[in-house]
Amino acid sequence: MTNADVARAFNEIANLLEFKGEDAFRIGAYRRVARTVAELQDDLKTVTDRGELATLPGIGDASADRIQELLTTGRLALRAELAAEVPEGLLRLLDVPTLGPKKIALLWRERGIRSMEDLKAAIDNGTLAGLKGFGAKSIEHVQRGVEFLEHSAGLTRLGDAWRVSTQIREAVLTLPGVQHVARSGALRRGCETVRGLDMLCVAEDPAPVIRQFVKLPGIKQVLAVGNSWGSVMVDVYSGHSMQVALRVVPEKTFGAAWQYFTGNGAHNSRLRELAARRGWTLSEHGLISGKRVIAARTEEEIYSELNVPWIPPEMREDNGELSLDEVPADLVSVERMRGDMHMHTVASDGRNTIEEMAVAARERGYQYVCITEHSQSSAIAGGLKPERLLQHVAEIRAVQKQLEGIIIFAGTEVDILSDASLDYPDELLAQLDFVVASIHFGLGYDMESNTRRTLAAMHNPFVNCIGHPTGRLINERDSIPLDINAVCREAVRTGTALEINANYYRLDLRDQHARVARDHGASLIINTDAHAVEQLDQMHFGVLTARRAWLRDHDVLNTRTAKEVGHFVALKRMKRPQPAAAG
DNA sequence: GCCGTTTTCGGCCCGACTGTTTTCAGTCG
Repeated sequence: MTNADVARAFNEIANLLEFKGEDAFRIGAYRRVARTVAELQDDLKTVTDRGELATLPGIGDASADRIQELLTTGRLALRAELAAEVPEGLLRLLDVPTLGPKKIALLWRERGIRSMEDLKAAIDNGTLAGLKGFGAKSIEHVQRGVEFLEHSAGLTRLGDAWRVSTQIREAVLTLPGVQHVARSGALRRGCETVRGLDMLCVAEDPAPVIRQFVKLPGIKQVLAVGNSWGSVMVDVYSGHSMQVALRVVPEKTFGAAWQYFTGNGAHNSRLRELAARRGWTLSEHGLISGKRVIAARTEEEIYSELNVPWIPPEMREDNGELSLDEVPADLVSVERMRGDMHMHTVASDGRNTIEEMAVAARERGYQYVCITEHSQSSAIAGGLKPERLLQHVAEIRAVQKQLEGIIIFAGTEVDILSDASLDYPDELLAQLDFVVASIHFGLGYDMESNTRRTLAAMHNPFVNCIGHPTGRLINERDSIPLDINAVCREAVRTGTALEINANYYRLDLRDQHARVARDHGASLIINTDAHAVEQLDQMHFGVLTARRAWLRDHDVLNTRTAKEVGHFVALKRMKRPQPAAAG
């Protein structure tokens, strides 16, 4: 029973209580417990044994008892009671955008809907009509939401899959005879979601490795076992599992197997065409001429024998990569990132202080960071009123005085409001070093309106970056409609960077859009939007996305020095861009 | 359900958007 499991149980109780229409503050108290437990650094068992549970914020005697009960018995009486009263299938409906606890409770009470299947049937039969609060538009939104959920089912976000692959890799490495373990498939290519994990390992005797692999802890179900491969289901998080395949290959054909299982399929087909032209075959066993193995040990040898450059996995999508004379040596990489220009601290909704974020960034080898709290309209995220922002800037300057080896820019993530204005006046923005402007409200507007709001923000001389431009949350919420070409053109014209938000729920701009931006000549910037120090490591996912867009160092603003970033800001303020003339 | 140097009872976090119930409830961040 991990901290995350306990947090999940309390969140589920909160949700079930919501369906019952319980007191909102009692429900809030359960959520508070869940949050405290989820953010707890120490193991809950340790804290419990020390008798310190009830000292944690938001955890009183009642919750401490419940946590004890959960840790010792693995069950909660309250959870079971609620499950008897409220259909658990309703929990899934909370994932449907526009459906919250009140509306779901209504669906249950008035129409007997107890599950996603019931809901779909009700939509199809038209039995939702006439229900209070469900007009034609609302029903349409629910229908779209259900379709969206079905479309995203089965796909696992890159960051979640990466975490699982790391656990599998470490576990497989401990098995006797295993020399090394590698990720392949869509995960290695850095795709934003993956259907399953393809892992490869090197061992001379495969059978015992597979026998032990399928018995590793955390494996939910064994799907298939062969002589040199096994396939299992693993829990990614509660309610979502993923298929993991492990193949064992000998060292001497590892490169061929790695290439083959990395894909994608279209890229491999092209490569096999090149082999066929020479009268050779290419498979997971190697590049082969008759009975002679031409290359198999490394990927580099295989590409080289086919007279094409070795292609980085992120570029293997059959987008013309095999026609390149050479792959750019300065394809963007984590090592080349010099700063991170979008992050939050405890001043708004982050978990760490200015100093903690800056020190963590310094430890990651960065030269600079920018602290960008939410603006005043994002009240729930602790957005700062103007006077508080000025005070915060002073705090940043004070921390800077105490800290060497890292430059701390003072910025903001200012909201782009529904009327396309910004959430702070220009006089205030002018006092900052760097400004990220983002849309958080009014995500339902049409393309014309979204584009107009984004362009208006770029026309402000103090806005240096558009944060997560399409607002999507992978597997949870679609992108807003946005005229990406118009946005890119204006980004170039105004000298505004477009963000690749590296948070693996966002990856926004996505790879294709980032490539469009690059083709327009726009500056991209890869930021983590970190709300805690460990989230700074998500830079990796943003860089994978950038590499999928073929971005090179000079396309990415934060591969440059702090001084050059300062120039980028100064240049826009000097030019004071105006909206382009109509027509 | 939690919490307290105003309180052991009576407060708890805010603001905007959307659709529709036409004066506001439900959802979202």
